[in-house]
Order: sequence, then C-alpha cells, then structure tokens
Amino acid sequence: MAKGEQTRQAILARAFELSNVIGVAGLSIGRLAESTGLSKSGLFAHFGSKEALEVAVVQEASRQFVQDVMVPALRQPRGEPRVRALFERWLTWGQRPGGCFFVGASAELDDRPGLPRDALVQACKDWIDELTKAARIAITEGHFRTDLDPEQFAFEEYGVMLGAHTFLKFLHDPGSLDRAREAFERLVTTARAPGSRAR
Amino acid sequence: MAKGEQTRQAILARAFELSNVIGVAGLSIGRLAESTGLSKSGLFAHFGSKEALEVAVVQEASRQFVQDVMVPALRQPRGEPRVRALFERWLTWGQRPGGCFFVGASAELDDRPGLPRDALVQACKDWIDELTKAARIAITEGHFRTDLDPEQFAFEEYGVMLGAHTFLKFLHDPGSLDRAREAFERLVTTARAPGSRAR
DNA sequence: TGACGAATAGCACGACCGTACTATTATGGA
DNA sequence: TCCATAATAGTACGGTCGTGCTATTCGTCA
Repeated sequence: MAKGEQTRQAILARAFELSNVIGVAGLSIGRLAESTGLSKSGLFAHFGSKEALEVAVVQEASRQFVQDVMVPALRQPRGEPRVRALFERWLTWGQRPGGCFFVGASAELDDRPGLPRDALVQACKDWIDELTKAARIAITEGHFRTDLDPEQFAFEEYGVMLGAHTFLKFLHDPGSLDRAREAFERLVTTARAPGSRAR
Repeated sequence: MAKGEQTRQAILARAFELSNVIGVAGLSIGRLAESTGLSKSGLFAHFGSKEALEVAVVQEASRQFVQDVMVPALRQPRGEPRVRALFERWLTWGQRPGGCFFVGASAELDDRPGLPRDALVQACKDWIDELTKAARIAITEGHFRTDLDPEQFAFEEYGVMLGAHTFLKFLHDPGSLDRAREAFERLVTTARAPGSRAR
C-alpha cells in the first residue's frame, strides 16, 4: 500500500519539475514515464487519465508553493513586513528553472476548460487572496493608508509579478528582478499611511 | 501570382483568429486546413513547414497590432495624451476573443527556442520600446517628471497589461478592466511632473 | 511460506500530427 | 487559344499521443 503512494509522489515530483519547464500541456505520459524509469502503462495506472495527472500536478505545485512561499512568509510579523516577505519569497520561487509554474500554466490553460484549469484558478485565487489579506492587515496595523483598496493592491502586485516573470523568462532581460523590486517599492510607498516609515 | 498571395493572406487571417483563442502551438495544419476549406497539403505548400507558418502568424499578428493599436495611438499629441492612447488602445485590443495574442503566445513560446519565438520577442520588444519612447516624450513635453525612468515606466505599464489579461481571460474577473485603468492612473499620477495636471 | 492483491509491464488500437511525393486542376501571359 | 507553371488535392509514411486489455512481477499479511 505504501509502495504505490511512494512512486506516485516520485512521479509527481518529477512531473512538476518537467511541467515547470515545458508546461503542463506539453507534459506527455510517454515522456514522463521515460523520465521516471517507469513504463507508460505502469505510470498511467497511477492516475487513470491525462486530465487527472494534470490536476495532480497542479496540486503538487500548490503544495510546494504553500510550503516554500506561503508558510515562511506568513511567519513574518503582520503588516508591511509580511507584505514584503510574500513578494520576496515569490521572487525566489519565480527564479527556479522555467519560472513561476502558475504564471506559465495560467496562459496554457486559460482557454482549455476542465478540472486542471479549475484547480489552477483556485490556486491562483488563493494566492491573490493571501496578497489581499496581507495588505488588509497592513492597513489595520497602521502601516498602509486606511483608504487603500487591498484588492487593488493585490492586483497591481500580481501584475508586477507577471511582469517579472515575462521579462525574465521570455525577454531574458537581466534587469527584470531589479525592475520588479522597484515597481514593488513604488507600490508600497504609495500605499503607506502618512507618517508610516519604511521597514 | 496574385491568387497565391491572396489565399495565403486568407489563411493567415484565419490562422491568427484561431491561434488567438487556442494558442500558436495549439494550431494544427489539419485543423487550419479544415477551417479554411483547403486541403492539408494545399495549405502546407504555402509555408513549407509548421515553423514557417508560426512565424507568419506572428508577423500577421504584429501587422494587425501595428495597424489597430500603434498607428492610431501615435497620431495622438506627444506626451501624456499619447501615453494614454497607447494604453487604451491596448485595452481594446486585449478584449478580442482569446485576449492579447502576444501575452498568450509569450507564455507558450518562452521555453521553445526557434524562429517563431524570435519573431515574437521582437514584436514585444518593439511594443515595449514604443511605450518607453512615449514616456520619454512625455518627459520632454513637461508632462512627466524629469527624473522618471521611462524604461521602468514601460515595465510597470506592461505589468498592468499582463495583469489585465490574466484577470480577464484566466480568472474571469469582471472588474479586470477597471482595476487595470486604476493601476494605470496611479502609474501616470506618480509619473507626472509637479504642477502638471491631468489631461 | 504461501497466497492474494497491488503494482507494473507489454502490447495493440485509433486518432492526429507534420511532411514527403505525386497527380490534378486552375490561372494568366504569349 | 494554348501552354508553362502556379496552386491545390490526394495519398501515404513514420511518429507520438492517450488509453484499454492482458500478463507478469512484487509487496505484504495470514
């Protein structure tokens, strides 16, 4: 019983690595089988369908994202420090080979309805929700203006992340990270409460 | 002689429509042939390879983008009005079915080196260049701060566009356009020269 | 240790892909 | 009008895809 779960996890780890580079849709069962040393049918049996495999990959990506980005960032103090931690942790996440899994997968799945897309949308919404909540907390903590719209803040922050990903992975612009950080600073600066200082 | 060019153009127009929705990579010669009423081999003969077809599609997209977005916007007065026109024209362009071709195609091709990718990178760089130049002109016109970094401005503007695309086409957020406009307003506001007023 | 069930492999299938090669039809200038 | 040639169709091939069915190997518990 344990054996099956163990290989399944190994498959998913490899599948996530691969799809981070070549995309969720670009992932094929044959190639994944070859890459894991399993037979095509042996691997297939673990998921039952390509679609189920894709869903599992999205969930594996979410699991790793929560572990690597969310949890550490949420350990930071409430308010601006936490907002900053979320952004910086994402920047690191986005620098793995292939860039941010979710940004890449979003573009692939946006016109392909189905369970994988649904799972991905949920993951992204959760992330944006977290960004929004962090901004809201920064308001209650007195770090950000009381009339700041936290959802708007999250939208713009997400846009900076998308820009960072695109400039880095697509345009191969070496200044991408610096530009993203500067954009983030401008975002935070205009969000600050009058009298609140950088931290 | 004219006949061939004529069908080729018809093919490309249809190919652009299709790939705007299903992606450049998702486009297949068989499906495109069926959709245009040609035979697979008859259509193939016009391009010689799938890759050449993809390059042609990117060029067709660029052609339409220049015609629909760039040219009209560049007819606006130099400075902030032109900056605004570029953004608003893009918003309209991004609302066609499938969203902005370039945003979608960027994610598809970012990990697939080759001529189609090169053509796409060039098109995107041209666009970002145009955004940069417009911001630079706005500085010389006295609309924007003299210490504004036009490239940084373009980066952030591009990020807003990416956000608009993602929130609209992937997250299906109906407030996407308003959020994008608000983000753009914040961008322009902080870019303005002291004493320069909204126009 | 034996046996039962889970895990994996082997193989075949139909579908679609891009791309040759050849045949047919349409076009446009002499 | 005729004919060279461009434009299009027909057909076939090798490859990969997802997936079903059957056989074999392996892990685990009585």
